[in-house]
Amino acid sequence: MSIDLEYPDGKVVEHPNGVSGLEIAESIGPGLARAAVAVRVDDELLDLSRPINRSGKLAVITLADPDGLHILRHSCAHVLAQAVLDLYPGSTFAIGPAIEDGFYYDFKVKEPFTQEDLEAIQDRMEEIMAADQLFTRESVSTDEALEIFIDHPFKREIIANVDTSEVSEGEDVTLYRNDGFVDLCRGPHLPSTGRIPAVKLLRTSGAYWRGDQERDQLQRVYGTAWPSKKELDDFLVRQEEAEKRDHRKLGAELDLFSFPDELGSGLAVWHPKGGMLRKVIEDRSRDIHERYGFEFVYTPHLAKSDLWETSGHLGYYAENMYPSLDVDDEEGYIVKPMNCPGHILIYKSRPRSYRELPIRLSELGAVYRYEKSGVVHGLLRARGFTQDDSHTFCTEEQLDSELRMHLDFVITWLKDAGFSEFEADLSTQPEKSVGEQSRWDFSEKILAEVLESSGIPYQVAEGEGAFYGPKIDMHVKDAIGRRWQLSTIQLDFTLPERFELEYTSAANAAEQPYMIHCAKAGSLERFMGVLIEHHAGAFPMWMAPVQVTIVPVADRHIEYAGKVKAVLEDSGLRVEVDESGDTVGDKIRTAITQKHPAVIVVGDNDVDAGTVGLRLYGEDKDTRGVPVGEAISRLTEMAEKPAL
RNA sequence: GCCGGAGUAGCUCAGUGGUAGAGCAAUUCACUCGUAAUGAAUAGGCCAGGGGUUCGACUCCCCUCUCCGGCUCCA
Repeated sequence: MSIDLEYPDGKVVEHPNGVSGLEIAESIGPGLARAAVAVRVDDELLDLSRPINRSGKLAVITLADPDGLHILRHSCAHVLAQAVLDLYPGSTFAIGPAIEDGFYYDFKVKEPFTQEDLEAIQDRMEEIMAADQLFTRESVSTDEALEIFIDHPFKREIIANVDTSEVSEGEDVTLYRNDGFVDLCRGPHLPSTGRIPAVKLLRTSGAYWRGDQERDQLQRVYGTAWPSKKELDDFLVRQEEAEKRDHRKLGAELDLFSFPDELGSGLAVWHPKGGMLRKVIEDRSRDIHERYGFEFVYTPHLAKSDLWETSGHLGYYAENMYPSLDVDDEEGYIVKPMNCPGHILIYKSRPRSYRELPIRLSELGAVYRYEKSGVVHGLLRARGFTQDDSHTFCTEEQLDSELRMHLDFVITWLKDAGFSEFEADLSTQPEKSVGEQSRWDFSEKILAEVLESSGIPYQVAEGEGAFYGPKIDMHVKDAIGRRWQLSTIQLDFTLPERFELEYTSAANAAEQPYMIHCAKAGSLERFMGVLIEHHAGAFPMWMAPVQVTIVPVADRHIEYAGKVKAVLEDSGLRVEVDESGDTVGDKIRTAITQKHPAVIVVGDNDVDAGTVGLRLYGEDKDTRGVPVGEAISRLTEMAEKPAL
């Protein structure tokens, strides 16, 4: 097998497979080697900007490889920028990376893009692709680069910040050119614009330069690109499927909850079906908390503003809190954004001995946070929500085992809900924080150790911790691969200090306990939103608000349907009888649309024989003449909760 | 909060300055039906709210609210 190298000047050089990139570079001359950004091996791509793989062989990649996809998408971003600069003279461009599933590019333009603009840009991109322009790479000095991008301040800002310590003089900055377009870029790229198989612009939005809301707001154009037209189409279908799972849409369709305008943004009401689902989740939460040794407490939704002063929330969290409610001359009251201070007051209600520790207090605590108007998003980001919150007070020696227990608890809880893939973030000390540095270091270290030994994959999120301590945030992957943050385990040495918490040690000395804040579901609202999307509304039977729908064939079977309902309910099942005047087909259809796990049909034959017809969600076939007793045992088995 | 888009019947949507329409859902009647849509009739709207322009506004302009896509932020 040989490798054909294509160069921007059209030269094609043949090499045997297995030679190193360096050897190729030498054989064709150093100047060309740098210019030759990509080569082709049949339909595979190779990039000379990093030509050698681990075994010292040519690193050949295809578009289907993660690297290849990245190169494809990044090349698309260039073509996008080229199209925009062509079509909108006077506009300038900022950055345009490849991202998951696609790419974007940020521009500063006179007018925000419209849908028509997007179509015009896409058309121009198609023209550039049809022209099959070669991508060429070159290196220039910082000064040369600043001159080239004289009209593009964002590029000049990037150039000024490039780290030039590791490159040779005069080659500080690399550029990629195709046709008249030039962009600042490390590469690599496809050999030419004609190598883009399938690209589609998706949407536009505002985005801040450098992600900083104090700086310019740019116009971002998002697109997606794939190795083939078919994969692009598949992606678009997947997007549509994801839309069908949208918990806001399913919430209305399955009559679970709503967000009445009259209540205000981000405030939900739960309808009976959603209420039942929620009751099942709450019952489960209480059961498993009890199983893990937690005790239940209740705290009010309001507290004097002094309390929030002591806790530090007014200093560090004020922008997310609803302002103080002031009545006459009385001290103001604040609606709680967190449950911790309430639990702390319970701990503080009397002196504590080391023999009592750990003390684990839990509450399904409703909290209210003022979220900026643009961030509210269904159940996933509400202004009022309920945390399955707990606060564990323990000694330093108990921290390790307590943290392991909490992690185990969280994973068990998430697995029971149907999730199987987990990733953790270890969020470390933020800029605005309280407490001694040595204790921050200690806390971060112990969290890292616990995570390390758990075997759960994790990454460090620098500066993402709470103001009072570092935390482990647990993310789950849902059925279609999306990542959601749910649980959080937070280590806290600060609030015990601020509230002067103590326990008496074995040596009869006053010691300060540690606190572990933990929400297993995170918030019930977000958790249920994610559950809805994960299961696409077809919940595991133990969760389903309606587990069985009974369909009488004709009105004369309603009485028998009622009897079957009664015996099923005696076995703990949640059952509805469809007494509408619809046809059997209609009623079946309604039950399936509502994603009820089981449908029972009863007609003349069943009344006589004491049987039912049984049909399960997701199965097209039905089984007739099932004795009621057998139906009960099958259904109750299916509806069984995960073992505690 | 910022940039864009949108708000018409319970839902999905038509309606480009001359006083509002469809399908589904609902209600009623007929049909009483064996596994994904029986037929007919009826009812249903302060066209998100407020202000303005106009002889006249769902339609044009301004403000507010709410939602959607992102940015920023987050459970």
